[in-house]
Amino acid sequence: MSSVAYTVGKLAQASDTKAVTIRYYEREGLMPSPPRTRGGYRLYSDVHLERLLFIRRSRRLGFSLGSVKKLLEIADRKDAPCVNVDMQVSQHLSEVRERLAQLSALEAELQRLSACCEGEGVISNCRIIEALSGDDGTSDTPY
Amino acid sequence: MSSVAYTVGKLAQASDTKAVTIRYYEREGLMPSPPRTRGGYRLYSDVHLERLLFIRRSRRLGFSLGSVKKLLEIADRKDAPCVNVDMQVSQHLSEVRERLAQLSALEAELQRLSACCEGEGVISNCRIIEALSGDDGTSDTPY
DNA sequence: CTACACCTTATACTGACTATAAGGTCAAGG
DNA sequence: CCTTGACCTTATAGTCAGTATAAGGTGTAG
Repeated sequence: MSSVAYTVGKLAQASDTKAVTIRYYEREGLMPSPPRTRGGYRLYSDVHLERLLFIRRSRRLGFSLGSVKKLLEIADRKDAPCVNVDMQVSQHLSEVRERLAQLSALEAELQRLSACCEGEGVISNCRIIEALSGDDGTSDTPY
Repeated sequence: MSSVAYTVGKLAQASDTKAVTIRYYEREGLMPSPPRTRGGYRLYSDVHLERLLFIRRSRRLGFSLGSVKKLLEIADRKDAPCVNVDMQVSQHLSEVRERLAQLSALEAELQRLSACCEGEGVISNCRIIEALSGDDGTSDTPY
């Protein structure tokens, strides 16, 4: 069941991660140092794969490596209260929502900017350049 | 209105930018090297302020420094066709929209994650940790 | 036994700054 | 004129999450 051995490349393949990234996670203390062959090749097991998948999933959800580290530490202490995890996730969620709002405002402004130029003139008449030069975006009087 | 001289600190204040950032822009070729006092202090004019505000505003709209550089080069050549600017902006807009969609999906997943834990149990029963460990739910060992 | 894919480490680079250190300059007050 | 202190100068290193490169060692198939 859990006796499969992976080299770093195989683990990379199995987890859709690059080998250099796995070694980077080891340096950063997110992955444990695995046993080695006589020649020094890393040998990973399914346990390592599980942990790596945990890291990658958390990263895809936008958690920083620091947060992932905390999450892993909490996950490793099975008797720790669950509320710590919930707090991490909730905080991250509110950060994501804030970023979402900012990005949404940005999109509106870019669209406004994009719509104001027909692309037919030259720079000296370009409303986009005008807007970037001085319009703070809250006014409808250009320049 | 014209011929006002700023030290880097004054320019920083007038543009809501840090002085180190202004010097960084100079090193990166976005701001021109201004004249200096006998002692070596940079002396900026309103022309510099204009350019800096252009940069800052573009950055606020999410353009990379590389894009800002291109935008500045185009803006400096007043007879260049306007369509170049429009392309830059449109491309950036579609990138922003893509990021917006990703972030939105992320928010949904985080909310789902957050909602599944009441924060009352311990890690060994935590559904968030379970979810991060693998959505197939067959493993109860996150490590 | 050799070819070749894979592995090892160390180092430097990315973007857009930020932080720190060690020292020089300028204007004001005494 | 001298000192104080706020400001300026440069150079260097750090941030985050990897990516790129170089120079060399290992494992295995034919």
